Amino acid sequence: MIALDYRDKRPIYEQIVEKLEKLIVCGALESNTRMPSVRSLAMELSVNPNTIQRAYAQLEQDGYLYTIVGRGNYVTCEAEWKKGRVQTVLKEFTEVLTKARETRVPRGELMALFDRIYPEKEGENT
Amino acid sequence: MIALDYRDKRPIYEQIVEKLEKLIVCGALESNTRMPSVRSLAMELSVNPNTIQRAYAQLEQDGYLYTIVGRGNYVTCEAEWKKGRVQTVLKEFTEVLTKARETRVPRGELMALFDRIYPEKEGENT
DNA sequence: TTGAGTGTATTAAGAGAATTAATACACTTT
DNA sequence: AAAGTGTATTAATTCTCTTAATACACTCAA
Repeated sequence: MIALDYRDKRPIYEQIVEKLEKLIVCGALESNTRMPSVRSLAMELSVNPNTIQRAYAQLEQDGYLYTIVGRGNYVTCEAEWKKGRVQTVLKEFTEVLTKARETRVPRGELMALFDRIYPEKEGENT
Repeated sequence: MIALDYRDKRPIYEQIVEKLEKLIVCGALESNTRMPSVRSLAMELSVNPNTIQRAYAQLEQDGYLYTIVGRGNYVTCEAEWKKGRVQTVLKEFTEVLTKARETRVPRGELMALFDRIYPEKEGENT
């Protein structure tokens, strides 16, 4: 299902989270698909079950999985995890904007950046 | 000049950076004021000189201090450190906005947040 | 009901980065 | 030249993060 890179400095669970997230986002793992069990994936990757558990917990936190105790982990429906992604970004956006206001950054400078990065196109959805 | 809190989990140098930054931002330490020497402040706080050195280096990095080797550390002029603060925020703003675009967050949602947090007032400077 | 499967919680060991310290060097001024 | 200043290097230490070991709790099917 996935392969680990031991030259990678980052922790194992983080690599797993990243790869599974990609699989979900790109559609390779469809909604309500059952994920491999904590133990089986741990076996497959030659890793401690807790490491997988941690990765799954993170993915659940991020809205990509849901858990049924005693049964397994499942992929959240697409609309839901997409909503989660948007909300995460909106929260970050709010924080930066608040900080900008406190720093008295002129509104115009922000507007200029906004228009440059997010150009307004004709006939675009909301 | 400042006091340390040993119950605080954060590293000492970070506490020092934060407190000195506040003193500069609030105007208690004026532009071109000479800071205490690395050794004297270390003595005063019963801390290793390298710890102070590190704090000063950070403050220099952030644009609050400038150094003259053999002479001492001095507070940057106000216009300059203010400019640094603004640029830091603008960079963060750019990053979040780029991420938002990648996530396909609708432009309208960002605009709405923007207008709410940064209300446009009549007769305001740029 | 029991056994094999599942996720969960707790505790501890290990590794590695971050922090701080010790010490020597280089520059400026008097 | 001496006393004060910042700087660089190296090492010891602390501490968080990561991973592992192990026991517990729930679900389902035989």
